[in-house]
Amino acid sequence: MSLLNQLNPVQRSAASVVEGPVMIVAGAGSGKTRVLTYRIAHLLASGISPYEILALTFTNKAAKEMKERIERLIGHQAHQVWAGTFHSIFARILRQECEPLGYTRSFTIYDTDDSLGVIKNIMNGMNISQQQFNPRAVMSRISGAKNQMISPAEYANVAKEFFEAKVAEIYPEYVQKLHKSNSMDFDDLLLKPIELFKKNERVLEKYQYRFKYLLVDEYQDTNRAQYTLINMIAQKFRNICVVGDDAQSIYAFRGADIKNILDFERDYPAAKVFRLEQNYRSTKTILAAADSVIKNNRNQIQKTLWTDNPNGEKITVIEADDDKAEGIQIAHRIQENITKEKLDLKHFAILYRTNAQSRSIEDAMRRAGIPYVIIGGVAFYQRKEIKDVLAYLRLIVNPMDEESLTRVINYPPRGIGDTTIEKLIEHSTRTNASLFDTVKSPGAVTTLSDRSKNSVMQFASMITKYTELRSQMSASELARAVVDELGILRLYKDEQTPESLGRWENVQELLSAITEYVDLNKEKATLENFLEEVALVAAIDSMVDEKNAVTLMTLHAAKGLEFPVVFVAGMEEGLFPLYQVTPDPAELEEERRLCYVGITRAMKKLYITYARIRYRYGDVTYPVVSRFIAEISEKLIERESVRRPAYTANVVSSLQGSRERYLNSIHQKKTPKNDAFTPDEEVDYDKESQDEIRLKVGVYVEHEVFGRGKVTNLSGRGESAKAIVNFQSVGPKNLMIKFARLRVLGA
DNA sequence: TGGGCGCACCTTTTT
DNA sequence: GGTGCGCCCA
Repeated sequence: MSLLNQLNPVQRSAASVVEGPVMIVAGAGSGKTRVLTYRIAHLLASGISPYEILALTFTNKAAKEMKERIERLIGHQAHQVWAGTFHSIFARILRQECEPLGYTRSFTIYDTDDSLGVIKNIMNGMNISQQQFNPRAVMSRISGAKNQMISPAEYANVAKEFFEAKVAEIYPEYVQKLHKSNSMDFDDLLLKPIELFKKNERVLEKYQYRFKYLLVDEYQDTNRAQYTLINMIAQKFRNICVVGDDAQSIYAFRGADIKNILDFERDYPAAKVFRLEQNYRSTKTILAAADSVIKNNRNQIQKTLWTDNPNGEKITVIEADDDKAEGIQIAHRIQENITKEKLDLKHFAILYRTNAQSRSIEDAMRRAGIPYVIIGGVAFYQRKEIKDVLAYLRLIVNPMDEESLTRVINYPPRGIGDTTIEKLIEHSTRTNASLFDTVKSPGAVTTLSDRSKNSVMQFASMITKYTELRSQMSASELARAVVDELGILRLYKDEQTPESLGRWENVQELLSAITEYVDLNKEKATLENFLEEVALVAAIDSMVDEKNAVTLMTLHAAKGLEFPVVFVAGMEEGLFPLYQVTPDPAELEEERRLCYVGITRAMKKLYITYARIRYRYGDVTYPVVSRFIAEISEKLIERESVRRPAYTANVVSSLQGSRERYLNSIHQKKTPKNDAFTPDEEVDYDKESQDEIRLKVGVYVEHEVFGRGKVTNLSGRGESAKAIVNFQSVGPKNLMIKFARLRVLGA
């Protein structure tokens, strides 16, 4: 029991209840991970086999850290505990159990890009305009339906609007296509186990007995499917421990349902509930700021976080001229802190709402010579050249993978053009064969020229060759052989442009990554396992703690982390909180929770920055300060304004100030962000054509394809003037006024 | 069939 | 400001 002595009384009780349902409501910085690790260690110490414990975390990084900490407490048994993300754990289970569902064990995992490709293909095949129906929007609707476990048939029944009706046509095709490709998307990794458990009681029982003790981290971010899955497994023994904080629920956009945590006591009436309210991380000032922001949310569990930590410094709010100056200010403060406070680079984090914001900050860091690491952004495994090579490897493992097949059948170019591919697809659909089978024997496709048939055949035999070689070669040897045979590296080297050389490097890096994987995992290092791991890595998983550098990442990625000094950048209306026109109340509450997460990452010192001018999509915008800053009590803040003298001339009214600057910048375009700028708009447009004069925010217009809609935003001038119109049929669209031929209907 | 060029859309956040 | 897609020409 000495194990639990290092916990406070509430933590200790939460960690020591072995049997029955437990909910731990853990405020930010209250030692949640600590309780989870001690709890598992305690289970093991009580004689429970590590094989009976399943811990579900939100990232692989969290799982890995947890295992390491358990190991330190209790030794090597820790490695036998199953700990991982929902997706990786259930992918692993599916590899064993998927055959009754009509998949082979070498099924491919499709990432978002792959799914989008499938949807685009389907839409093309069905002659659905991608202009009119954004494939991304279609994908997100389908994923949303899947997250809520709505089948294609059910979706068709509830689909009401025009757009939903189209999605209802695409959805079943999409499901079929993935199945035919022996592939699963991220949502399937959760849905298929549910399907399996429903279909086969014995399999469910097997896992209920296998995992007698369940632990779920970040419970507030589970979606309907995850919720169902957990509860199916927990049903038998009801030894389920969930940990979460409703105030930190930030994934509603991908189907997370805050109700899952709010309703836990209803689901498990016998549940013991523990509240961890002592914060060990932050100063009183930081905690008070976080609290003053979050209390503006109506929907939340009442709780009071407190701390014994000192008051600490005030929060510094910095106003910068523009995004560039914002970056420079941050760099400057980091240097200042390092010399004055004797801090290391790794003690700093810069958090922002969107990945696009990283560029101006990166520039400033580079200029100031501050080493930094950036988490996320365009991930390595999403890059085109990497996806190309991976597509070959996936195809070798799973020849039914149509998305990979069509991706590489003519890459590098080998004389198989769109027409040929179309003929092959047409033939495979008609004969009900897999596309790869058709590719293997193109002789049957009578419309093909002999030359095309030849190229197709050669391609097929190359893939088959490697499929057979797979048993004799390691994953790394195979990957190397494929890349060599394709001449991909030479292709990039010959091109001699900076981009192609970058790609050359990336492919080399991929090959080393596979080699490293093989060395590390020995005989378990199959190509399948490598591909699965690659498909399920989160950006944050690649974060290395040892590296001494400033960390740049999105607020989402920062969840669960802490840093002595934190910068939250881009605190502007429309950016953070992020929204297009006006935020809906539920979205605004989620943004606010995200802000809460950001603030509570800071241990000692928090900086909040915003810019008066921000460049977005190459347009100039004049944002208004974020409401979140106003929500922090003024007594916790010290404000600093760092502006160039030229810009401080007129500060009587921000409206006038920005107008003056606007007029001074001759050919700059301008994007009005809110009503405060309406007076400018009419001046901006008065030299334009008839329609543009009458085109104002709030006016109704008609478009020949999209129908009726309301103008929600205007930007740019003259030739490049744009309007965002919220159409009744298809939602918001950004249109070039010059081409859109909008008919103004009136207010 | 393939490469080059210009245009549209884009940016939320992620497994 | 970047990228991906579609169109046009060799």
